[in-house]
Amino acid sequence: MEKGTTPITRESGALHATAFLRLDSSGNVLRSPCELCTARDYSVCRHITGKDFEQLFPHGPHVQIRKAGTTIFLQGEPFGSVFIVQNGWLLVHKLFEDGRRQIIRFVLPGDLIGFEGNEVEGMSYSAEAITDVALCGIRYSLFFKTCAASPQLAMNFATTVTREALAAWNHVGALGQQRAQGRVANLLLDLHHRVVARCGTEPAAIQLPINQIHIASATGLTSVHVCRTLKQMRQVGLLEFRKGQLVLLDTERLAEIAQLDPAVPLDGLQKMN
Amino acid sequence: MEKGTTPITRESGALHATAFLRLDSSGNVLRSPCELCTARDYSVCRHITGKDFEQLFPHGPHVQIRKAGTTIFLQGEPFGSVFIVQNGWLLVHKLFEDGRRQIIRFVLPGDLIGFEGNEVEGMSYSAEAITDVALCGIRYSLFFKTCAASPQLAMNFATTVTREALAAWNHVGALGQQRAQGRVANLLLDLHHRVVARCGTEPAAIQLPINQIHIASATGLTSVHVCRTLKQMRQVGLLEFRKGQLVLLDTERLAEIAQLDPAVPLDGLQKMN
DNA sequence: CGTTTGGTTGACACGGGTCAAAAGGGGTGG
DNA sequence: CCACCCCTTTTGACCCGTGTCAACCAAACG
Repeated sequence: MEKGTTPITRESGALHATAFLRLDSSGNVLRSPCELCTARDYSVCRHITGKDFEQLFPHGPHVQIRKAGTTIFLQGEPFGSVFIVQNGWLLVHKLFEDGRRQIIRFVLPGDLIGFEGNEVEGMSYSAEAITDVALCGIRYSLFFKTCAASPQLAMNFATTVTREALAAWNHVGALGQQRAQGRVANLLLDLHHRVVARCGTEPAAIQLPINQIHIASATGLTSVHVCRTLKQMRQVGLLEFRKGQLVLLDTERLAEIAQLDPAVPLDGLQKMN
Repeated sequence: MEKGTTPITRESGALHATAFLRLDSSGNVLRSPCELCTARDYSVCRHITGKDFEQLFPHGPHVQIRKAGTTIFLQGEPFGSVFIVQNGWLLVHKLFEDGRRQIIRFVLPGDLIGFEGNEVEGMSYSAEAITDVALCGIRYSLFFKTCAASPQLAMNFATTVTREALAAWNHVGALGQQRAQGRVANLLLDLHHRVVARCGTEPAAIQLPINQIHIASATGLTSVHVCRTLKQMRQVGLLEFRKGQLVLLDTERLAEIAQLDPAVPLDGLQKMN
């Protein structure tokens, strides 16, 4: 996480800010620093707000630290706690019989995790810490009770989940209709946006704690093919990605490949293997 | 929609009932007929409950009818109304530049539709009526206000959205890790469950108002290949699907193919082209 | 140092896409 | 009743993107 020095006004920040814009009585956007992550403006954060946070933990937050690689919950387990991530990255994935896995989403500081299931069937997915993480947990029963007593918290929860659903639907679109470059572009752009929204500046390079294997299981490709795809994208000057360091070189074109239709050859981009 | 005559106790019903189970003061499950669809027991329905419904429409529901094929909203449009589907099927899809589309989800009676976007960016997806539909709409602003005043409604909304997110993540898993048979099995089993949950009995054949082209754009395959895949599945006795009439012949094996790992050859199922 | 883990590359196989054509309805108008 | 059209399903031939397998390399690590 990097510290911000200027207020966030770029669209990359606004992308995720939308759902948390708060208006004061005269209709102006309320801005205040976030208590949960380092963002200067909590409207850019992707999480239940600091106020909700106080409500959930009236006697102060109960933070727990987990080492990188730790399993937070396993699919099939009983429905337990909801966590707010204070620090570090996690991933949620679905495990298959033969050991393959589909990464469902990456979870960044400020995000909520642990609602991936229900009381009857238990957790539908597993979660794992990618880096060391600091989690702020609350029993689901208490969380639910607190929500039921506070429409504001309940609506913030609903908004958070809606945002996750939108992200998931986007993911469905990418996996269903796009080829390797499009899927990778989608993922990296999304992560880039989410990371940049947390720093005040737009750094040339950002650090992602993931490797090609992560990219592979998130995009439904093999790591071998992710390697080839990244090579292509590097060669045509789209981006750099080495040791988790990501540099977007041609954001325009990347956005085209990600949002529009990458299956139609974009004049000479393809075929450079 | 068919009328139920017996209380729903099968697991196929229970699958979707989980989130709406209500307990009375002594912890027993509350059961009552649903005012929205024909289910005998509203705990099996996938929608905001009848009580919420009254809250949303204190002067009676404002039902509107739309013809099959009608667009309900288009991606990019301003964020408008939330609808509860009373009758008929809809689909939500993402449109791509070249006319291809990814079906994000099918929407059945009792489901909520219209929250696929936010106030700032507008709708992220388009929705279209597959059959003639009856929709019960409410302006998003009013819906939001009502939710903010009622934690119960807000939580039911959150629960509804959570269920959609879980379905979406499942969809991601299928598109990312499964081959044609697995994707088709996933889709058809899901639709079968949802339809059967609405009738009291388990009919041998159910009617789906979709064709192979729908299946194709929901699974990320071409309609040509869906045809081939259905042929394979028919030939090995997994299911029948003709003119929208679906018969599951080997639910066990279908569930294996759908839930477990269909990329690993299941002794002799594959290769029958 | 050897060991492990992740990245890179090449050869080859195969699932599914693409293109094209034909076969079946179902509807409509003559 | 037939002719015609439109739309969906079906089938075949062929191609290409991606998976698979295997080898090798570089960096990190004990």
